[in-house]
Amino acid sequence: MPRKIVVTSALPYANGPIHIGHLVEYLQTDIWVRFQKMCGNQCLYFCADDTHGTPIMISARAAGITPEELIEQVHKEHKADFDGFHIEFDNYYSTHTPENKYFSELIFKRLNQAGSIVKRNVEQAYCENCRMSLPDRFVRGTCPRCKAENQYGDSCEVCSTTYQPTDLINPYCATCRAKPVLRTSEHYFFKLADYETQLKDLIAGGYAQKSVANKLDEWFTTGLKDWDISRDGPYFGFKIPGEENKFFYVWLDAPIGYMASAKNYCDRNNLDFDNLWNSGEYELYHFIGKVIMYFHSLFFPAMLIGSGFRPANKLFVHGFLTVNGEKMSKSRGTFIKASTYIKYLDPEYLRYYYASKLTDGIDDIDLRIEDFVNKTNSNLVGKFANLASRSGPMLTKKLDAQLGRLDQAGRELINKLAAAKDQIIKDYEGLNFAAAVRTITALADEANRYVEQNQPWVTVKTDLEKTRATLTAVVNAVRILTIYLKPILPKYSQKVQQFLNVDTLTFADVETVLENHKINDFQRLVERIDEKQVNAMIEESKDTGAPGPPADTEEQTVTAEPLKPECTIEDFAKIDLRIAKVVKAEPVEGADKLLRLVLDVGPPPGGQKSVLAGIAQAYTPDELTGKIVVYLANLKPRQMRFGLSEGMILAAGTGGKDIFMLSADAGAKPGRQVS
RNA sequence: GGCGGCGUAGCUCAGUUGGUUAGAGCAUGGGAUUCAUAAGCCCAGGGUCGUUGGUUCGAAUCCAACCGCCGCUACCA
Repeated sequence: MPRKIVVTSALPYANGPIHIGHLVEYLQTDIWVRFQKMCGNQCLYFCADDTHGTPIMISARAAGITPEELIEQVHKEHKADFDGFHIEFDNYYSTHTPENKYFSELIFKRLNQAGSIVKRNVEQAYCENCRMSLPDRFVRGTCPRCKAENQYGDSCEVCSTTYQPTDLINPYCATCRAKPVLRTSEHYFFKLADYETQLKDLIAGGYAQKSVANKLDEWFTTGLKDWDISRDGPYFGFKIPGEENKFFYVWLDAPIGYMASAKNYCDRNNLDFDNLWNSGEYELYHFIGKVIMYFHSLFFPAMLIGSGFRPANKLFVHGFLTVNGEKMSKSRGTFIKASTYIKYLDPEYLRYYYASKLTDGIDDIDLRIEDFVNKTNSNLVGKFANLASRSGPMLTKKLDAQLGRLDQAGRELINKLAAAKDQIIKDYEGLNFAAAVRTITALADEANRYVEQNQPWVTVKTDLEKTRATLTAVVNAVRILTIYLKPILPKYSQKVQQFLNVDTLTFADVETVLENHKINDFQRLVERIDEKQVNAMIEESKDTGAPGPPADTEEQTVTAEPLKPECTIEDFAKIDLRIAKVVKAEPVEGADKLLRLVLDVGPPPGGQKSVLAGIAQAYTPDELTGKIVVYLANLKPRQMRFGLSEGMILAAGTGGKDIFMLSADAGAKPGRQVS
């Protein structure tokens, strides 16, 4: 009896492009969905854009378009990105839809009837200039504790204190820089604590991985607090019924978007939504990242329980993506958008690489560029594709493209590969893709050894039928390996299918063999990665400082510093900026932020200058050597604890790792004046 | 500050309920080959399993302390 399964991935926020960090989740989910389908199960995959909230409203304003126009545009972009990576949703919808409005209002109404909604006054920052309430992130000011300037309204990035926006010294609106005023407003709250028992039961029943359950325990211990689910207008979202200027907080309607997407699909495909969502006939799973655990393990299930809907069977929580061991970074070029990646590289490389690293845990996974290139070329090309390439052409050229029968040795090989099926299925089912890939790779090694031992390139000269038997085994090995890899590599598998001249490749097909069968001409399955492509991709991903879409929460929002008092051209002329070349860079003993740079500032009066620069956390000496920099030449030399510094080099950023040196385009010679 | 996680070969990671000489892939060195996408095969080097102490006949695996790295800290999305 095939299972019926409904799967969702978290809804991407409609305020920025899909990047390779997002893709961890969508690829993990897509691989799992494809796996289920290949097992003969019915599996529906729903997702949508998360379209509401203040940032969307502000982005739309900034772009001079309506929020509706903005989210429609982003929806197209997101969909194109997902298609590009072969992520196959059964429905990719939006939260700004009638279905979502309906469910949001319905759930709110039922929670209200159940007595789980209360009203309470809150004090909040309001910008009279922008005429809107300001979420914490949109109020900035000086940290009340460490006095660091330009900090967010909820916490200080320097001393990591948390506080209220009202605690900030000299608070200002992040959008217009006006000073916000305090306003009292009546908000709706969801009494989360009412559902503590049900939530504990749910989690005890295996609602999430064990490590997630541990984390949740922590929250239970702290106590569940009421959740503010309303926002004052102007706000892009759904109006709360019976209110003039109050809206549902975006996080209320976002997870309900799963239901909206499913409902929309059901209506178009003649399915009964209530049955699908509520009857228990379908298993229901949410794939999410660990950042949004709180919403998916507490708020959302509590809302569902309180309004008579069924929560999911289980959450699958995964970790973040790091690149080369660090957070994705625009300056390093590792903040790679899906659309940028696709311009340079085959999406199946990334599908394979992620699969080879994904487990059922919530640990972060690391994309190491060098490892990515090696692994792709060595495994995907060298082991899998090459196996087909060393059997197909010989068969078509020398043996009429005709498979024969397996001999004893071939039978043994195929049995061995087929025997791994159950374990591989188990690993896919349990989200241990890395284990599955390890197993499959070992089987490919086995098959390659088989070719080596049977030397078809030798026997082909003397014994065609023996050779045919050997290659029949190899082709069958290719077939089984491809079946195992198919959830990960859909396009690759299609090509193999074409080569094998077969209609389907499912797990059930592992039990059969292809004998006395005509195959098609072999076409190359996948190309090696050229490191140049990767470098070009990273180069394009480097932030050039060009205005882009506002950063989402994973990158710091860049806000402008207040302008200094006006100056004249004469004032500027006092400053002598020169092009300089870094001749030598070395760490300064005893200082952890300083590097000593020896600069070539061209012919006299330039010469060589020694500068102490506080950039050691952002640059290594090696990468600086030979670099062209902009140098403030007439700065009064300063005796510092670690030596004399003769001038300074120009850089942007807030300090620490966030420092970006200015450079000049090719052709600028040391000593040239900058004006 | 509080809480959580992690620390195993150059790199990325496996190591099930503690049990024989600690594994894989990639990278490196050597060899024999050439069907194949400079792929594949064979062999080798390389780890005091973060440190210290404890439990045990026996610990990478359990406990404690310490060091280092990372994350979370909910009305941010």
